[in-house]
Amino acid sequence: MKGLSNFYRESSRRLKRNFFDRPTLQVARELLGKFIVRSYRRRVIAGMITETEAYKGPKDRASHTFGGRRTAAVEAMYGEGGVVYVYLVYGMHWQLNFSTAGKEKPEAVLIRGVLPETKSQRRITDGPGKVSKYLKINRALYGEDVTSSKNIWLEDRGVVIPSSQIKKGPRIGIHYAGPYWAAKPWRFWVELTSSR
DNA sequence: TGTCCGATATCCT
DNA sequence: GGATATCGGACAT
Repeated sequence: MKGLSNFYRESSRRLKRNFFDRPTLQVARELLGKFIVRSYRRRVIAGMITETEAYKGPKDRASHTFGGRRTAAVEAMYGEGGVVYVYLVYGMHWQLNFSTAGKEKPEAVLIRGVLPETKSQRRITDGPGKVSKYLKINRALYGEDVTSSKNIWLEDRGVVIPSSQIKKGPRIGIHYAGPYWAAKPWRFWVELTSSR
């Protein structure tokens, strides 16, 4: 029975559409401390989000939907809040994003860091490529809806990050977007006191 | 701390 | 056909 009660508790903590269908910067900020739960080959992998970045197309030159660009590859960004947007960079690194701000806005949040809950892997996966490696993220999850999926979802487990531990600054690796957009402080992260 | 570069899907020319 | 990418590991400095 313990297992069953756990199931219901987790279920009630799953983040819903109304969490994601809000302004992207707010979602990016509030995702810190939430848990990504991945069910993969009958195993559950989870981690607490420690770093995010906001991408606000079509205005944001760093966003894949800049200028209203709309191809099959970026279609997920035009989806409802909570739709998974993944893509491959540099030929080998999968990037995990969640669509935000509703269907009318092609915006998303990139997950750049998680803290694995597994003790043996208690280190920050400090980089979006590592996040995907840890959570087994790849093209198979494209378009998945985290508000209803059995493969991936998000949970609020009651972790509260003190605002004093939340930092923000420029996004990483978007020099191509030019100095104006590269300077936007749209990256958020949790400043952990131990082990950087 | 800095530089190098792998490996490939996608889009533009 | 060519350029580029929301990176990360390796190794030099």
